[in-house]
Amino acid sequence: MYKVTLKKIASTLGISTATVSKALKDYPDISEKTKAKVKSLAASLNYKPNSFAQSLRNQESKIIGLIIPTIAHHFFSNIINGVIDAATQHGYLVIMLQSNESYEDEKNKINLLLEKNVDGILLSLSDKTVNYKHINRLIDDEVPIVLYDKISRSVSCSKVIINDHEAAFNATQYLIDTGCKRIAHIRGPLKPQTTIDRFMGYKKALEVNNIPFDKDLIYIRHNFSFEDGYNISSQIIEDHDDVDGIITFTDLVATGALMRLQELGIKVPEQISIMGFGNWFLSKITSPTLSTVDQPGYEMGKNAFTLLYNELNQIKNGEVIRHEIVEIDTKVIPRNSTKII
Amino acid sequence: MYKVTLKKIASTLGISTATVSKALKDYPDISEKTKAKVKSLAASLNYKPNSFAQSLRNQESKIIGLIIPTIAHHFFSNIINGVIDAATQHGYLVIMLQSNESYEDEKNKINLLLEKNVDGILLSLSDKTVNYKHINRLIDDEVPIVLYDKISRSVSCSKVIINDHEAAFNATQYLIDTGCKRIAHIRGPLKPQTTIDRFMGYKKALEVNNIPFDKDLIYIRHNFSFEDGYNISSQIIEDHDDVDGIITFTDLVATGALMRLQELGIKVPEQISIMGFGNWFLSKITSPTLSTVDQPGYEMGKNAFTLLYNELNQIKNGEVIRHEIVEIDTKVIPRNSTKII
DNA sequence: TTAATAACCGAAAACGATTTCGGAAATTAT
DNA sequence: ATAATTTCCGAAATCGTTTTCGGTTATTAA
Repeated sequence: MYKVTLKKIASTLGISTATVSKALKDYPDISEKTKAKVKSLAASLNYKPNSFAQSLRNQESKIIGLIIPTIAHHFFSNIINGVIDAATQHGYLVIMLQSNESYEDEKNKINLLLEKNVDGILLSLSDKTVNYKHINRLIDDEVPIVLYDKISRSVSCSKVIINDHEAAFNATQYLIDTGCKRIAHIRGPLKPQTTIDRFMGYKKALEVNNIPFDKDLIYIRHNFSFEDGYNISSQIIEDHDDVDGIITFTDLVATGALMRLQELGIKVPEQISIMGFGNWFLSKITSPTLSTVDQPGYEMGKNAFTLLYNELNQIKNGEVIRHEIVEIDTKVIPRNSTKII
Repeated sequence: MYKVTLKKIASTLGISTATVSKALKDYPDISEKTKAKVKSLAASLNYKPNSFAQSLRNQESKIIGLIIPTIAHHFFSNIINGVIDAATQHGYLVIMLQSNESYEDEKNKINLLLEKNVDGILLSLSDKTVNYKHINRLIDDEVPIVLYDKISRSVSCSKVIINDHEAAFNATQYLIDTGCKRIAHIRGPLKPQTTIDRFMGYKKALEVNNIPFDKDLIYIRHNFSFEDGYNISSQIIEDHDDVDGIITFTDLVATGALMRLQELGIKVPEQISIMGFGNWFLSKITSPTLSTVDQPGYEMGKNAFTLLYNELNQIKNGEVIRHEIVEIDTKVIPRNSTKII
């Protein structure tokens, strides 16, 4: 199998590579006749420009990097989907990497991407990332980066987030509206902005409804797992016999709690209501089905790419890079793990 | 931000780029002294070789392509994980693309990958792919490709599969062992080898146990969806009031069936046993939990990359490419949607 | 002291595609 | 007929790295 190059086409046609290149790209200073000749030969030879040469010359790879904390989660699968769809539509390919919620991995994966000269990076911060030097270096070096989902307020770049505060507020309000008065909150790690905002939204809802905030009702979990919810829920009812509602920071944890409570003979939602977060597929098939907050991953992925794409274009046009923050709306999805209004 | 190149290092050190390049790669004909000088300067300048130039020169991208039918499925998420882990371990990055179970998409995505000069491709055939010219062209052109999960017998390349026939046989046998005598099979599309093999395994198990095969008990579904299982299951019990077991080709369909049957007041497993396929996460949280067949996606992904890696090395060493077929073992996971032995 | 060997470095040619700039040929204007 | 434009094409430089093949020095052997 012989590689078809401009040189080959040029020599069989008895013209120069410059002409071939220009003919293929419809330069105005090439006659229609030669253009036709070149194009037909190129087509019949199935010519494909060598992307390395192009990238080397044009200083762009048309590849972006996507770093995901954990792939095997419904929400992130949707993010991936959205990113890939949007990227291919605009002629970009995406390299995927996993940070495994590790700061070291995050740094290393960014470096791998940089070494491959990707045009930009889409990143969701790991839970353990506490300093942002590696991110700020990117920004200083004018490598376009957009943060999605797990972001940090102290980094100045484009971001795609959901209205975590409002989402948690509405979810908590929903529990209150359906009669809950002692609502426990299983929250995520302290650092990520998402879990902070969700906690604040929860707190705000209590406040607005004149329900006293009780810090003993806050349970912190560091993983996203089913087991986490399973184990902590028995703890909760042991600590408080008057809890009548639980709001978690992710459906997986909610599902674990749901299952455990039922094993313990507690009726959901009659005795305790459960509110998830994420609207993962599994929330539709638990029994009872899980009330939750829809978190549109596909939309987020799409938007994240679009922001990156905009920055890419700004750079190409020599404009100053404008950072943009997109906030995606969410909504409460009432199902059967909460009472009827 | 200025790009650090070999040339820059060379000129500040007053030596040639050739020497710099060789020093960095520990060539024996460069003195330790200059090596030290070069390396320390390179480090302090944070030199990163330009990957385009390297690829152009070395004719390899250290990038592979991974084509997935649908990302947002538990099984494929695991595949992705396995591939990415194995790839990064060996210094490869992976570009991900989705075929959406469409033949056209599959062809186009392969072309995108080829245009980016990936070193090899990992592919799971779409259900609608019926001719393999596009695959055979790759093989003729010596582009390493390995098929995983959904393969075709009529393509000659490396493959990673599970023992579908055996898996379905064992799953069916398990139903029989637990007392089922009229077992319906919700199977997938006719084309993919996996669904054929699973069907054959089912049939074989009946035969071995002297249970007459009844083609009316075979239901074909073309999607993998929850809704498919939900809808077809009521059809099944309408057609046959004596069915006491259902074996599906994927957990999602099984879950749909499970939910529907219970809505109809049918006791699972007392009246009808249900056997899934895949051991997706959701099979652990249905009620009752779903008996299924474990399909180790992570292992498959890892193996797929390894096979590709081997071929890559064979090419580098000028050896003939040896196609290899790896079959991964599965096992039945008994849970509560089937009766106790 | 001269000859043979070893140690060290650099010039230059790839790898393919792109684009600027200038020049030859063809066309039009005078 | 000559002069002024157009039209069309190609030489050559670039992008950054790699590697072969010589060619200088410095070292050792004779």
